[in-house]
Amino acid sequence: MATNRNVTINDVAAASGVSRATVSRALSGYGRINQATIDHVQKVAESLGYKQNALAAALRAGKTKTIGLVVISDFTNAFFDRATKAIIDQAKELGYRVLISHTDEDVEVEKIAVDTMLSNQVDGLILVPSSTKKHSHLTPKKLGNKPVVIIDRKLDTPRYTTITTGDEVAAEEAVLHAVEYGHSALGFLIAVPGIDGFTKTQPEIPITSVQERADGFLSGVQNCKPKPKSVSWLYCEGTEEAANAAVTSLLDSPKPPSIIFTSNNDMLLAVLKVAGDRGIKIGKGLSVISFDDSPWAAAMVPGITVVARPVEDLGHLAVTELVSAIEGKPNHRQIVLPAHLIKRGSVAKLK
Amino acid sequence: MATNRNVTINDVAAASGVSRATVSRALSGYGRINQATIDHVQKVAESLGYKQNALAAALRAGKTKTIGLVVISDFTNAFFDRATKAIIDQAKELGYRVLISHTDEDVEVEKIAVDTMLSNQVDGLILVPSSTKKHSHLTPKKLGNKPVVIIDRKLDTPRYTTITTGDEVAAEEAVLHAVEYGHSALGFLIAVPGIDGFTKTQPEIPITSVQERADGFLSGVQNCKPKPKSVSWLYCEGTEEAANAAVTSLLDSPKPPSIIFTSNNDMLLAVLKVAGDRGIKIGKGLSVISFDDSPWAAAMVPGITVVARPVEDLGHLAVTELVSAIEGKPNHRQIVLPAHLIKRGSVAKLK
DNA sequence: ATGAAAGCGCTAACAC
DNA sequence: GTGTTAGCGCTTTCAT
Repeated sequence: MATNRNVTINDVAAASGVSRATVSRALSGYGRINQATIDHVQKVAESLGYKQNALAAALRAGKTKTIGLVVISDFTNAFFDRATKAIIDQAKELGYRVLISHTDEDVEVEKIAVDTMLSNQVDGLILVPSSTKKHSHLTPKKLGNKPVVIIDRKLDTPRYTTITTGDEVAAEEAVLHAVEYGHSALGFLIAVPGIDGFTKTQPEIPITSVQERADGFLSGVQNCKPKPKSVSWLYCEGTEEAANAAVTSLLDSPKPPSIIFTSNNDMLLAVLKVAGDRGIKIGKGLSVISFDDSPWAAAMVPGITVVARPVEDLGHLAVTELVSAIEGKPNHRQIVLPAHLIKRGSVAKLK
Repeated sequence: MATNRNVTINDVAAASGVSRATVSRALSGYGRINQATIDHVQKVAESLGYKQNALAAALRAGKTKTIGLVVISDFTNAFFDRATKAIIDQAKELGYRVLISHTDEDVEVEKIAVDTMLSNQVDGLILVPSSTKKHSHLTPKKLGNKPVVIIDRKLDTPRYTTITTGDEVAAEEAVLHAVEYGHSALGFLIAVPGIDGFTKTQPEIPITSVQERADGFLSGVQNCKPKPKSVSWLYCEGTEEAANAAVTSLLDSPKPPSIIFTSNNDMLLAVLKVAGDRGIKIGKGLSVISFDDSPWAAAMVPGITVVARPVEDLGHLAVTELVSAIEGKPNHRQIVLPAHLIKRGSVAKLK
């Protein structure tokens, strides 16, 4: 494999009979320069197959036109896939590239990921921090004083622009909707990273959005008109195995719920799976409402009633805010985008 | 925002009383150097909050430990999300970062994406080319003679290591399975990028994997035991709108199919949606087999019978092959990984 | 309008 | 074992 050295600006300069400085000016289009020179240099550059070395340019210029995205989870997650796409698209729109890294909700991995981003001289960062409290590695100083936007969840010290969704209100709305439909045996399946298996008592929840969902469910229970006869809470590890076991336990309890609220799609899938295996029909024998919409939740029969979050808006806004900060208008805003209930067929009308 | 200049190797050198070269050696761990010096320099570097500038290091060293991934479609696609995850994970395993770009099946976008990768000095490329034939921008020369691995589909000139899946065989297997179950009115819904709406006559298919699926379906039709009574082919644009219209047209035809084979998940979703709206039950009134497995296809009731491709293996292997080439063992292999049918409940047993 | 020269932060010969 | 030195490819004053 003949790895012939790349064509550099020197080669172009030599071939077109001007200096490197002139080539740079011609190709980057700045400073005073003769149009004829521009044309000539461009032609030569093209014929030589010259391609700018972005590394060298960035090193010299002190900016990379790149933003770092550090998120929990990966592309198989219904929040992350759409958010990432929105972020990439909007970044491209504004002339930026995106470096992506996922942390699997692990603070140590997050630390390394952020360091890698910084080492690669990103101009700013969009973070989905893995923990509300453990963020000593996310101080402005440790982040090189670079502009930062936090999305999906909050840090307990609101230092950066933060964009979240109104999950608490939406969760409450979901409960009220179910109760209105006559449900009075309510089950809640809440995914909490960092725990083992599942538990009935609420563990420490390191993520504000999850906590908000739990809180919203709770206020729904407290504020609904006919008080529900039974309410079961289950906090569950994010694995398929634990989720299936949790659903099984819910269904096998003395007073099984007529509806299960799930805090994310993985939990929803577990409900679908276990119910399916038992021949229980969703929207009939068992109802379900989940967080986060997806094409399949909409296409299924019955369609799954979900709390839809404005993921694209969120991603779009995150980039816009970040780039605005990078380009000189720093602002520490706390933005909450509304989430809303999409009623489809997964909630049985009991009365 | 005080963008204090970053701590550089010079600062560390000054603070620890040694030369820049020694700092570099101490921190990168190469050459001959005293262990005590290493310890000292490391301590100083840490206390100063020194972080290597990856740009400068890469510029100097001539390699970035980065591979570029240019794919069609985005993260909302069931193939791409898993493939990307597998690629990132394996790359990390081997000490590489991944630059990601998606092209929406557009050759022009692909061209720019590849150029950006090259400009950023990736050490190698993994490509899902948008067209079998239009790839004059993918010659070794245009790719800077860098190692390249093609995945998911082939170029008509096999110049690079290529990893695909045995879609033709699997597609045929799917048809034989359906016929064995007594289906004799077969519908085929094949997503083809670049066409407008949908059409009955086979258009030019710019993607080998799609062509293979179509071919496999066809050989299934030709080789099955009781010949099917009716067979309808529909080639469809990849939009939700066109897909829904195509399914509707299939269902409204004089001899509607008892089973529809879909070439990807978007088409499957359309079948689910339209059938659902009409109250037709999957696995009863209408059967379906799709390409590409997903968590939701497995969790649904009935579960969707799918052709599962070894996406993780494919991603894993792609990185392994690429890194091996980057590190000096170039090889132009044509690898085909087996795809296989997962039988679930979406195919009615008619006899 | 163009060229000369300095230097972004780093590594790797080459000396000692 | 450590320092000196020369760049990697590029941009950007400062001259002319």
